[in-house]
Amino acid sequence: MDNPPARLRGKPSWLISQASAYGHRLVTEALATENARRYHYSILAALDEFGPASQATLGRRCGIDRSDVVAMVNELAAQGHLDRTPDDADRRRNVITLTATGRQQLTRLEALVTSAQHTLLDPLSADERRQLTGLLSRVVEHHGLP
Amino acid sequence: MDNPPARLRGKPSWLISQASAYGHRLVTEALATENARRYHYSILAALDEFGPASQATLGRRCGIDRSDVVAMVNELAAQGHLDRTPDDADRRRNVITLTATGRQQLTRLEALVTSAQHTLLDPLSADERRQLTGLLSRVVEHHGLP
DNA sequence: CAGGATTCGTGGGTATCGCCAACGAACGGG
DNA sequence: CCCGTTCGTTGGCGATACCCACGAATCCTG
Repeated sequence: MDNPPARLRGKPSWLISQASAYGHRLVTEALATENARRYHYSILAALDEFGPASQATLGRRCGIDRSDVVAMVNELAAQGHLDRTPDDADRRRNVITLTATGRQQLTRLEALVTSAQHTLLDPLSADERRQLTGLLSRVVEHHGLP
Repeated sequence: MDNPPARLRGKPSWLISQASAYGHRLVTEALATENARRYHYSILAALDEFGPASQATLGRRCGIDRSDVVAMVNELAAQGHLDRTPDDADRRRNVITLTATGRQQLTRLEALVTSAQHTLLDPLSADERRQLTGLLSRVVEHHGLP
C-alpha cells in the first residue's frame, strides 16, 4: 500500500482491520502447512480445553455459526482428528470427541499459530505485546457480553 | 460468544480478528445509514486528502484492488459524489474528481465512522485508545513496507 | 400429560472481501 | 519502431460470516 489517507490511518477500526488482514494471512498460510484452516484450530482448541461437546456448543464457544461448524466437523472427522457420535442422552445432538491424532494435530497447529503471532507482532517489544493483548482483550470482552 | 478457549483468548491474531469483526459490523451498519460502504469512505477520503487521481492510484493508496475500485467508482459516480473523466494527458487513465456533494457526503460519513470508533473502543480510556492506536500503527506500518 | 416453544444438526442461500487472469487500448524507453 | 508496462474493465474464485428453513427431538408449562 502506498501512503494511505490520514483519515484512515487514524481510525482504530481501520488499523485493526489492516492488522487483522495481515494476521489472517500469516495464520492461514502457516496452517496450510498441515492442511488446516483457522476454524479447525479453534475447534480443536475448544475440544482440548473443555472436553467433548455438541456442535452447537462448539459454535457458541468459538463464535462460529452452527452451519459452518458442520462443515468443519466434517473435514476434521474425515482427517480422523475427531469423532462424531450421536448423543444417547439427547438424540438431537452429536457428541464431538477429540481423538489422539487430533490432539497431536492441535500440538502442531499450536506451534504454527504461535510462530505466526511472533511474525505479526515483530515490531513490538514483549511489554508492548502484552499491552496490546490486554487492550484488545478488554475491547473483545466488552462486546462479547451483550 | 460463550467462554472462548484460553488458547484463542491469548492469541493476538484472534483478538485482532474478533475486534476487527466488531469494528467491521459497527462501521458497516453506520455507513448503511447513508447508503454507503466502507470502500466508499476510503475513496472519498483519499480524494479529499490528495485531490483528483486515477483509479489505479486510488487503489494503491487505499489498498483496494483495481477491479474493486471500478465498482466503487461506478457507484459513487452514480450517486453524484465524484466525476470520472478521461485524462487528456494520458488517455489510458480516468481522472476521478470529488464533487461538492461528494465532499458533503464525506463529512457525513466521517461523523458516522468517528462515532463508530467511540462505540468500538467504549471500554478504553482516552489514553488507552491512543496507546492502542499507536501500537497498531507500528504493526501496520511494519507490514506495509515490504 | 398434551401441546407449543425451543434446540439441534443440516442444507441452502446471500453478500462482502481480497485476490488473480485476461483483454484491448494506450503509453514509454531503448 | 517495437517491447514491456500501465490502465480500466470484465469475469471469476475462495474464504468469511451471516441468515433462513426444515424435520427431528427435547423442554416447558399449563
